[in-house]
Amino acid sequence: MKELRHLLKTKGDLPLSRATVISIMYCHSWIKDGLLSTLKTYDLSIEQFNVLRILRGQQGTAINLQDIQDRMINKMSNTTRLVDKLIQKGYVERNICKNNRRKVEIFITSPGMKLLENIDPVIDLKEQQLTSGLNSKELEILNTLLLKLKN
Amino acid sequence: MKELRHLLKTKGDLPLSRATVISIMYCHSWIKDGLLSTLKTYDLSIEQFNVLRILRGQQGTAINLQDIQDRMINKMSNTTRLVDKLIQKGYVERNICKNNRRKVEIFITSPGMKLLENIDPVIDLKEQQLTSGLNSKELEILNTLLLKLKN
DNA sequence: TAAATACATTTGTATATACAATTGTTGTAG
DNA sequence: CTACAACAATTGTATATACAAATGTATTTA
Repeated sequence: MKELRHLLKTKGDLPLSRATVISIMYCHSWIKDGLLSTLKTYDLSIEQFNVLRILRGQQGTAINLQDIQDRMINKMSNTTRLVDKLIQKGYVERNICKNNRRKVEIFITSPGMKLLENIDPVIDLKEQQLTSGLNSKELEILNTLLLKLKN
Repeated sequence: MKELRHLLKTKGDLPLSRATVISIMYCHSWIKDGLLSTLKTYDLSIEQFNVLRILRGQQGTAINLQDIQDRMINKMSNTTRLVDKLIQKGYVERNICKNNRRKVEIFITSPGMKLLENIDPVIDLKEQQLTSGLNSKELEILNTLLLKLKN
């Protein structure tokens, strides 16, 4: 808590709930910047990268926009345009769904797969660096607490 | 970890480093949305709210743009325009610094102070709700681990 | 089966953010 | 004291995000 007050340059006391909220914000900002600096090499935003990984997780089967949105970390409001960007770059394709012409089928292309294969080890390393301040036991606890907080 | 895999709808195993990164992302997204839904009532973004609190922390003395930026949680790239918005709304004022005409002095107005006084209890309550999934001891540990992670 | 409703995505518009280039000011080396 | 570098903020441009309205399709119901 002293560290956090120092970070915020404040003297007043912080309620534990506020301190926690702020700590999560700081931590997220730091991690986001780290990941982004890596992804920038590949001209991808974090959201674009996440969508590519969701599509890869489909193992070839197509997925529609809503299902993508449901699985995204940030429930952002314009997945159409995010997918547009990935199409422009040639990493995904989009077809109108035959069974239900309101829906679209989206799937990752082989250039998209190849890109992910290139990025995978780099991001793995980055994630390890970003979490190297804690040992395995501590990371387990952190994970558990974060998941418990939200549920 | 099982919960996280379920959340991500993935079967493959997650390295602990990646799981932690993703947990922080999820948690942040959830907290951000919660705070934003409260602040929307007052037509403020989270960043605008944070800047107002930074200015209040100055206790009347002015502060320049760079110092604001240093204290912000997200190191965003356009504090000028963020402050412009707050000026438009009448919550802050900006003067050119006498000693160094390159700098600007920014301070909170009394309508700005009044707004914060109104928001304070509402945000306090919201933060307590958002962290109610963990008890005090757990929150302490979570805080400690988050701070340690980044340093 | 025609009209109304719900659904899935797209488009329009406003605001927010990222980054580079520019403006105006100050400090400093020759 | 002039030229040059460093500094602090602003502006321009591109992209990202949020939200509402619109489009086109499918389903329900009267």
